[in-house]
Amino acid sequence: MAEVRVTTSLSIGQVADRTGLSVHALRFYEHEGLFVNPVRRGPGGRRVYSQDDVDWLTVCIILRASGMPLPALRRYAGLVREGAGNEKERLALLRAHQAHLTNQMSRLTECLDLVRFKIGVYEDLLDQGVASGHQGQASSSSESGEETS
Amino acid sequence: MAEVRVTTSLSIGQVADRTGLSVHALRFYEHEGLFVNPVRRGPGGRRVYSQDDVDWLTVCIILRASGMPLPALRRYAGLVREGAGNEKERLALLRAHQAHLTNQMSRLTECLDLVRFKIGVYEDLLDQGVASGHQGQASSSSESGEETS
DNA sequence: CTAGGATCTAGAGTCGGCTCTAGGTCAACC
DNA sequence: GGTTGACCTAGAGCCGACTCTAGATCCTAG
Repeated sequence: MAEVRVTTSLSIGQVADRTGLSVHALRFYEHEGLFVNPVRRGPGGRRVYSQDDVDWLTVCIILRASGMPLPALRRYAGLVREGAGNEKERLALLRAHQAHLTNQMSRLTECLDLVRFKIGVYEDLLDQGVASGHQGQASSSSESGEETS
Repeated sequence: MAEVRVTTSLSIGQVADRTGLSVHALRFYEHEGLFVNPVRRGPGGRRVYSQDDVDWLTVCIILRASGMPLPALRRYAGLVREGAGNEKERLALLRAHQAHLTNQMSRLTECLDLVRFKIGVYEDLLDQGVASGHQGQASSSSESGEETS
């Protein structure tokens, strides 16, 4: 009823379970310098993680999922590790990534437009074909073209 | 004044120029069966492309840019090559890709939220720091956490 | 006491998607 | 007639991000 676990210590397996990363990936990330704090070791040289590590990892996972390459993640981790004083650099890094993301989004939107358009074309074509009862051999046009955009 | 070039023939270099793909990539794509029509050959065994090929390639580029893997692109090309009669399969393939795209978009939106949030945090922090004139050593909190989401 | 399971290290292997190299052909220009 | 320069083929190499293997260590349970 008094002190609740102050520093939860987790094994690599537990961290793997709750982050979804493999134990291999966790060791790999450590090797690549992606952690803010140098992972502690317990008896027998085993890795001991804290909840903070898990939190940081979830940030990493999100950034990775949005296409941030490991080198950038490493730089970011490095800046955080250094401590206060480099906020401008962190901000720059994040802004660069934001720009990257908005680019990616607009490209995806473009692609989605194309896909939707083509889906529409095929839906119409199938509706017609079903209605008239015979194959629409006449429709040799269209493919490979952007048609009337 | 009469016949305007009916079938523009392009060399691999020209196609590379106007698609942005490298000549290597073009040969590679051909090897991988990504073309709808088997690329014709001119004198000396040189590849001859048509405008249709270029149009198809631009579609390919868009689909690739949205993360469609080569095998899927190959299947799509195969369906188109087969000609009319498999519209349902094409539609299914496109719908699958559409789903993939919308997923990707929502993941990116999530990431963008995180990044924007962190950018906000650092902007505030810098504003403060600049205002008070000394380093905010007190802010050891926050990093690696999602904070108040 | 031994068997199983989780962990350790170092390094090799995989996969996707190109990119590059080597060695050769061909046409055109000077 | 020699030198570019664009093209050809087959296959090797590369990069990113893991994943997997081998062989060792350690803890716990039966």
